[in-house]
Amino acid sequence: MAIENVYNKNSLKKVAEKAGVSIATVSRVINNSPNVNPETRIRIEKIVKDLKYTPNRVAKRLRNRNASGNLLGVLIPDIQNPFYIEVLRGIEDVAYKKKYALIVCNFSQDETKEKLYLDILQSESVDGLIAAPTHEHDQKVINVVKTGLPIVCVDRGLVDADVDVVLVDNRKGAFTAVDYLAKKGYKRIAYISGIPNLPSSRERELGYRDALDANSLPAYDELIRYGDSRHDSGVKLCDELLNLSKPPDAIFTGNNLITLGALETIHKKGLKIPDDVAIIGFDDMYWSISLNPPLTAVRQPAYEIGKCAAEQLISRITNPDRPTSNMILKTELMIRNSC
Amino acid sequence: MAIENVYNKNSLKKVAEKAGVSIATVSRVINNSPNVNPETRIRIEKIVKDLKYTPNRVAKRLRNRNASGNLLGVLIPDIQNPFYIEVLRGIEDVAYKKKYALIVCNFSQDETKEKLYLDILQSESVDGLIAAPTHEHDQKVINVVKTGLPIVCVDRGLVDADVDVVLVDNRKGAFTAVDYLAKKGYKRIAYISGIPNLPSSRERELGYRDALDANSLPAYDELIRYGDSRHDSGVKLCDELLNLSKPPDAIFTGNNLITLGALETIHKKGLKIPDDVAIIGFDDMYWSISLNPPLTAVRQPAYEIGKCAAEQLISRITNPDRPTSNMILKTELMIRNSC
DNA sequence: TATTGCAATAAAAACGTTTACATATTTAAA
DNA sequence: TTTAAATATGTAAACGTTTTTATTGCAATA
Repeated sequence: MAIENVYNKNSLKKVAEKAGVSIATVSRVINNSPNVNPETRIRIEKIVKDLKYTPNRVAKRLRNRNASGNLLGVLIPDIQNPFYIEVLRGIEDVAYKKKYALIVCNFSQDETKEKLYLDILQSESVDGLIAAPTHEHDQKVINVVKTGLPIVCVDRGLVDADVDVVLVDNRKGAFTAVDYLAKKGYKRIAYISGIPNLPSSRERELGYRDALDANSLPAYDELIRYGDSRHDSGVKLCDELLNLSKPPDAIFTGNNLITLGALETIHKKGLKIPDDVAIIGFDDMYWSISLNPPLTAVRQPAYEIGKCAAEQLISRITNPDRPTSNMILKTELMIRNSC
Repeated sequence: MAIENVYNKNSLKKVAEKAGVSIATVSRVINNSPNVNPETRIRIEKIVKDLKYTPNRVAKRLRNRNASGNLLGVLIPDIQNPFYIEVLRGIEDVAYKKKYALIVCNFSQDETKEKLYLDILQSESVDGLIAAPTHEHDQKVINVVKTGLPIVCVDRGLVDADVDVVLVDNRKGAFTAVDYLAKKGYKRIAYISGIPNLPSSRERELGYRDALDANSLPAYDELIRYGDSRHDSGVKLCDELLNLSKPPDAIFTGNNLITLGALETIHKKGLKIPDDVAIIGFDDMYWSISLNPPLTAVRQPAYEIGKCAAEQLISRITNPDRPTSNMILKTELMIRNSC
């Protein structure tokens, strides 16, 4: 038989009663407001401690509609992608330091879900939002921006909205990778793209083409394949590529999930990396080095992206009139043994 | 100059005014309560739609302290561990279907952080909580259980609290793996354990010893190493093992992060899997097959764990007096080429 | 002494809901 | 026709805060 140990509901009222004082005074003590008698303050502080009183965050948010609820929303396109996990870690670390909690919503690239979560987040009166929109014209996110809610976009910008953005120099990152491949002597370099209407995918393709150009290599249409940024399309597209009558001698994969998929195919075919086919991936993973052979990859500073985004967001929350900023972080080529 | 497009704050009141009706009636329409005139209902529904009214979840939660806030808390020990990501996906999928939002808190094995997040979660009046306690005597979680908040524990139980639990048959899973190794003829089988005071780590060790026994293999102390369940300790402990004067011919790794770490070491040493050393991991990953060689591993049904946990939780929320249950899910040996 | 100003506190309103209770209207039963 | 019950709606309280406004007591000034 369960002891019906009903809620631990202590409130300003409880504390106030015990202290023989009004709730307003207790509230002032809690919030370190001025104009409260030092003795009263000490007395109340003791009672607060004894009662283990903690303010109710829900009431707080209801009262202060758009501030100091200490709650941030995070809207992520794909939680299975280690990149976003790293971003999330970055966000979380700074949020924790600044006493913010996070509502994390993963919409799995599903726009209906994205919409629902955006509604929920607003309805929860979050103080601000970090989001990776589905694409640069994501009207759903734009609408929220218009609402005045502080927002920072990561990984993908927004084209018709004035909003803080933190991303990476995708074009240059891709260039570096493909240029490295070309300089190593690979001639038929393929590109497996993620969702093509993602700005990042397009930028990476541009970088890929730049590098081909710079090395006087032709760009064969058949060597460029467009997928959906997920593992399965890496498997499938890589398979198509390797079944070509003239297959590529190197593959540049558009993100980490695609890389993993491509690796699956390559191993399944019993091909040797890098002798039969070389591979270089966009997105590094902390265990890229555990792969065999260790993977050469373009490292996005995912953790830093999250960290910067959270800092930007909190700064905007406390100072809403600051002009918006674009942060473009640098990538780094992690040279290992897959090419 | 920003258009100060202040909040999209529509409320019952707004709708009520427009409809020339009291907020109570609107509320009844929103909640499909009976006893409202069909015509009124239709009229109000139209206005709700026009105004794009959505109920304020915060006010709702404040009002209904312990029910129908449609918010669940999730407390995760390590968001870098793909296992928990899969669990989270399972949770999220059912939460989404039942219109629950999630506050996800990752405490990175840090008990201070765990405490803070537990406080926050309670303060946010979540309807229920899914948690993986730091260990089976986790007093912080036990205290919350005592509070009456619906809780489901995943991956790890709680010893002095009557609480729903969803976990996996760790002992049997480990047995299967090590038994497979033994039957394949490996004689010196090592075990790299995660945090030793985690029930799951201990259970897995038990299974490991069972299998050694069952195959009349001696258990060498030097072949059992205890770490902290993370990548780095996999790297280090595997290195120690391989530097032994009589190194193991096979390694059973206690979780996926450790596996990845061990692989790093093995590759760094230029050892060939499985000829020089075989490896079998606890925890499968969707890209285990992308490894070279594809990894043989004990698959925990992580997604299902999350799914079950969320279902259990929601069932408990709607029916708090149901007796608690222990769900023990089966593992599966995914045989590939690493041993 | 009367007036002002300040410090400390209390009172009350507001945030957006749900719901118990009250009221008014309609319908059914006697 | 009267009464009772059912239906439809309104009123107001409550959830736990923060904050504006009001009140009190007291010291300082004129």
